[in-house]
Amino acid sequence: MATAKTECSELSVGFGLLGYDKPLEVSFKQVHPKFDNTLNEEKFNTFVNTYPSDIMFASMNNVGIRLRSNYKSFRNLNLVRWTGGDRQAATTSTAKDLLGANIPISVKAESRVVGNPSPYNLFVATPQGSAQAQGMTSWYLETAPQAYQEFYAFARKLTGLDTGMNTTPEAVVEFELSRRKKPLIRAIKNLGEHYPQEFQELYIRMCQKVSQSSAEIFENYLSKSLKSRIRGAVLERIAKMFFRMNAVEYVLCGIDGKNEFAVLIPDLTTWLQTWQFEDIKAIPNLEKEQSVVDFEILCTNKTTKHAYLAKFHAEIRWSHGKFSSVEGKLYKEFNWSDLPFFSVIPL
DNA sequence: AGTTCGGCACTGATAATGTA
DNA sequence: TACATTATCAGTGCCGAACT
Repeated sequence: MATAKTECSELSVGFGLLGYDKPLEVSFKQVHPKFDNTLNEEKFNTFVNTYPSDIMFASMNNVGIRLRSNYKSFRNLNLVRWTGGDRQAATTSTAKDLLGANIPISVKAESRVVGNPSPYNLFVATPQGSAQAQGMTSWYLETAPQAYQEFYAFARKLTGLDTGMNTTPEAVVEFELSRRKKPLIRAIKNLGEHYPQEFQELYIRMCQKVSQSSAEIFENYLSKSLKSRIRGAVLERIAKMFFRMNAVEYVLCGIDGKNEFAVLIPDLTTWLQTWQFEDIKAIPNLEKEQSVVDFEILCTNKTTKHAYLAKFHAEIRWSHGKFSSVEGKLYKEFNWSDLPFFSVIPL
């Protein structure tokens, strides 16, 4: 279950796919069987209440309507399964929010985020094609132990957690191993946005170190992998991670860069038959106020030699406030419909 | 209106704590 | 001690808020 907005976006497309261009005029009784029992009355009511709150949902509905008339498999569709309501398994990540005519459909509303992997999975597991890992030590500790220690020490003093009852360990290593991180996280949050300058400076210094180190780690593993027998596996992982491709083809639609869009994303095998990676670069970006690594992926079509440079960037940051767990958010810097290997479904 | 830094909801695992 | 319950945390899904 996601937010009401996300669910409403998905359902708006779903109603459109079923041919309803005025979702609010449809009763639950009518629509319930058409969603194959995947939409309960409570969710239906939430949808009805949320739909009028933003004209974006009407756009989403239109995407569904247009898909129905312009994509042959969806013509005359009278059954759509809504799968966005329940959580996907972590490993078999066939991205899908809806399922129509056995084709998974993923809905996106104005989001540049491609994925939200842990830094370890982005910078270590992906360029090695290895399995997703869990329970790794903090990426800040991994890539910038000294700078992290300095930042931590300052934060500890700043919040008064260096003395007294709630004192946190002196070494970040210990702090990271402990199960008592909340007091510091909360204390930092309570400071509001008004940190002393030195706090910000120490943070930036650490971030720059992390960016550099992360980019290096990625490049090192990648160049090693590309020369080895696991080359194929690694390229598949990269295609999966960066282009959201999967074992089966699916429809990605929604709103991207202010425009309604729908594309058909090929399955990995097909893609690898026609396209190849020419060059993959990870470049630390030191101009930002948080850790950022830019990615540039050059792909070429094997037969036409058509080349496309896809740009991304990853933001390494704490996902629940400073000193919480770390994420490596991956952003695209293009629109999905710009990619020459995603076939655009005309809307 | 685009960019920049950031947040929340949820899951599944495991530690911490409560209770018989 | 042995088991049940709760709290915390990492990881990943979804964008948001606020500044330029």
